[in-house]
Amino acid sequence: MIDPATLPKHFDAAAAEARWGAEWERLGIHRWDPARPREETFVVDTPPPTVSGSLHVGHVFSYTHADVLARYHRMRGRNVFYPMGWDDNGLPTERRVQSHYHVRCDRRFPDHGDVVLPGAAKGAFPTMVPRRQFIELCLRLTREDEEAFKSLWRRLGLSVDWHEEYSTIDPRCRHLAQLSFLDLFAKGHVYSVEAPTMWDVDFQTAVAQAEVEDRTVHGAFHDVAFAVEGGGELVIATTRPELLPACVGVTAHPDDARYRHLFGKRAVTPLFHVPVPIFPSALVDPEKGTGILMVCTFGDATDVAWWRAERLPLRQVLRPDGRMAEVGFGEPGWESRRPADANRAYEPLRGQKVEQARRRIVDELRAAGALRGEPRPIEHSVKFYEKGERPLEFVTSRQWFVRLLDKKAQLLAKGDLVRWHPDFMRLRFRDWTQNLNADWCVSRQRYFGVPIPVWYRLDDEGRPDHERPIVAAADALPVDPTVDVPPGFTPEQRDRAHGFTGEADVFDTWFTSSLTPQISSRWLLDLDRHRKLFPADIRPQSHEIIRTWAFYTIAKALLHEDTIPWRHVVVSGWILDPDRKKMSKSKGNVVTPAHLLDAHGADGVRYWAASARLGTDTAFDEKVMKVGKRLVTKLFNAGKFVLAQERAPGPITAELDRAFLARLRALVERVSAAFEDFDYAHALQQTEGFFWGDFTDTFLELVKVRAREPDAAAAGSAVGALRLGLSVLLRLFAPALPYITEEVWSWAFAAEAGQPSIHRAPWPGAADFAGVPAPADPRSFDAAVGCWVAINKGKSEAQASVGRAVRRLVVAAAAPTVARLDPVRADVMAAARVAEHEVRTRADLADGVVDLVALELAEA
RNA sequence: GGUCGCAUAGCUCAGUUGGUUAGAGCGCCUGCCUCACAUGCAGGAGGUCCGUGGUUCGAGUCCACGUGCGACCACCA
Repeated sequence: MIDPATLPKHFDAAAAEARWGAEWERLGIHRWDPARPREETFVVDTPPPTVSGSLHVGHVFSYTHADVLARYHRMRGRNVFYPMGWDDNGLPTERRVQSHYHVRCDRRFPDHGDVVLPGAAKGAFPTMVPRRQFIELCLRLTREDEEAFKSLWRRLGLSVDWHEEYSTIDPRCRHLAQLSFLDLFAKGHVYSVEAPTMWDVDFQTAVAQAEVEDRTVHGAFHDVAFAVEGGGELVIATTRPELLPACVGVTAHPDDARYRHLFGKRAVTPLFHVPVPIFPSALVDPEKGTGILMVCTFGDATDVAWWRAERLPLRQVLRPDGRMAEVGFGEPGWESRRPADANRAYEPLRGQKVEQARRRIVDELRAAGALRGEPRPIEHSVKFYEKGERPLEFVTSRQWFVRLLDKKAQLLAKGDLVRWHPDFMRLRFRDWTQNLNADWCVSRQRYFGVPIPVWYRLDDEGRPDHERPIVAAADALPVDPTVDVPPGFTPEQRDRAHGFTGEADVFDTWFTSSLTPQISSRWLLDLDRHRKLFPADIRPQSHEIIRTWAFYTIAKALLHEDTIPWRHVVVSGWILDPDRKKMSKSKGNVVTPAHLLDAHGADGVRYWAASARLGTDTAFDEKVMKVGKRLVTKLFNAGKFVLAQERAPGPITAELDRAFLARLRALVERVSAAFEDFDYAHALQQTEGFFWGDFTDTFLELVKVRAREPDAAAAGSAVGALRLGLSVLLRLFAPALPYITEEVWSWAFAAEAGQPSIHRAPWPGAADFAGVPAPADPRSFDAAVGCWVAINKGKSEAQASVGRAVRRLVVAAAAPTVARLDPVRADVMAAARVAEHEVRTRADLADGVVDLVALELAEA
């Protein structure tokens, strides 16, 4: 028994969060025990959040889902492995560093000496810093951000084992990512090739198919007339007239009668007077534009396909920075019928950005009479790098690829071995995998990333030999080829003829984060540990990165070990704002989590998150958090009431208590089943409904009086049932509401159970009910409640308080109901303060219905 | 163009394999300081379960078609 006077009047969520956070840490509640076997372990492949400034409420939402599941499995006795990683590696960090410190990095900039440290100079132009220093700044800023994230995670109550922390740029991740490359290289799964690749002109890097998104933009069809050799002309329609100098062919559908006679002839481009072949292609849609179009190097992916298939020449007019290149018509590769005219026409385009070049060439075409009609505005979708602001271009460059196109069948098979929650998310994976159209481009021309661990020999003219790269030795990792020297060479030979050069590119961030299960397990660095932690049990993540994170992780596990990376994927939905739009930083509709935690407590916020089913998008709604906060208060008060009962708990004997506990037992089974099925939302909803409807509002009220009765056996049964009910319900709530449940648990159950934390207490089950006899009829509980409700209704209609005493009461019910009511009647009458009562049997009433015949209230 | 999800009370959502009169919370209305809790308690009003057709003794639930919203994939000259 506890003395309620020693408890605070109200639950102080902030104080509890601080206190229990520290206590869990002290007790090591969340520690993974490496000594225990794999089958007792539950491994969470936690998403490493991108460390790019601030967390938003969407993070809180999905991370809570994983935490609720982790806490459930921990209470089930599993040895939970729940790490936390930070995804600092990559472009978001670079971009943030650029704006935060007002700096830029350029790979051509000499990599020695420090410049004046940023922050000092905030001029019109960013300070150029060497690569090494730029990386320093990235590390510095991400370290600060990670601390901020960490404190929020702790406050939210994520039961992360903070001894298992990593960041995707740290030495271990660099080491493992490079090991991954070595393994793929040895198995022939990676290759480098010089080819047209999707390219972001702002970040000046290659990007992978998975990072590309379509956006609808305004454009215009320009009808441009080409001469045909031997007489005549044709009119192509293009949205990219600025690529006319890069035109290398013209094509139409083979069955198109309008153009069939042209195949095999050559067209001559206007302005530049370049003869190009006219060829048929089934890829052309006769309905679109004029049904005949120009092929450029390169306007889009189809251009690349035509260029390859027709073995067309390469005329790359766009530089990697998105501006029009220096070109000289008449020179080799730039043949023209009239080079002088061509160069004159090109002059205004030289060095221009795409949009400007487009305006200028349209003017020129119009002046030359080659533009037919005016441009026709259209809306069309264009490929963008997901983090980029200008459309992607195809630029020819040397890149490293992981071979995936030839492994679709295996990827699909592995995806089907994984269980997806909800199951329909599997289709996202299948869709994506089936539609893959390029190998995975993993090299990025950036700085803050894991270096690609290769060097190239230089020939006598200083040209690199890309065909036979020198791959770092496994025992030398991690390496930075721009700093470290390959075996057999000296530092002086760097970038010298007959010497070597280091690969300057870094890996795509996904190359590293596709290894999160292996990063946690240490993989090749500790095979013993790897076997205990890999494959993981659950991969929580959101659905928009199924094609990236989930896909690449499955790909890596397939290529490295021919296995799956985890057994279950647990997919959270999105947080939508009240207008049903996805909340995201760029839309400016994000609510920061800190003030929500202040206002509703961590448990209140978690209640909201845990109320949403997996895979379902959820409206952001503070009202639900308020409901959660109210539930927390109710738990606090109910706990106080039950544990402050003065009478000693005894054996459960009373019919009402037995019937109540039978219901509770059924609840435990339903809730456990829901959790086993990853359905924490259903589990919480069931528990809450029972707690409020069957416990506080009914059972607790009905046994209040008996719990204080002189008869020790009757009181003991009531107190025993109340305490068992509270103990079980607290534990059912514990995964979702870790703070309030721990608080109430600590008042008495912690000492009794010999388990200081509810989060290590055994999950409720048969053992809890072992000493409880089954009720004579479980429906006696419903009969008692039916009678109780009928009396309350009578009092309410009489505008009397529920606590008002009753002089005389008559109720009626069908015979079976009367029989069930009999053993619990005394509890009801005592709780309702009925002095005299009569129960009549009436055949016309349906079984279960209790009819109020007469109610005489006592004087107020 | 292909696919997936969602559509139930004013709002947010439950409704398990088809089965009496469709539920909860919030909000609203009427009462009540009852010795755990007024951050509470009792009672109440409120629904054409998106539409049409079908299967069935019986459909919110299953099937078909359609509508609206959201997303994924493809196309994108």
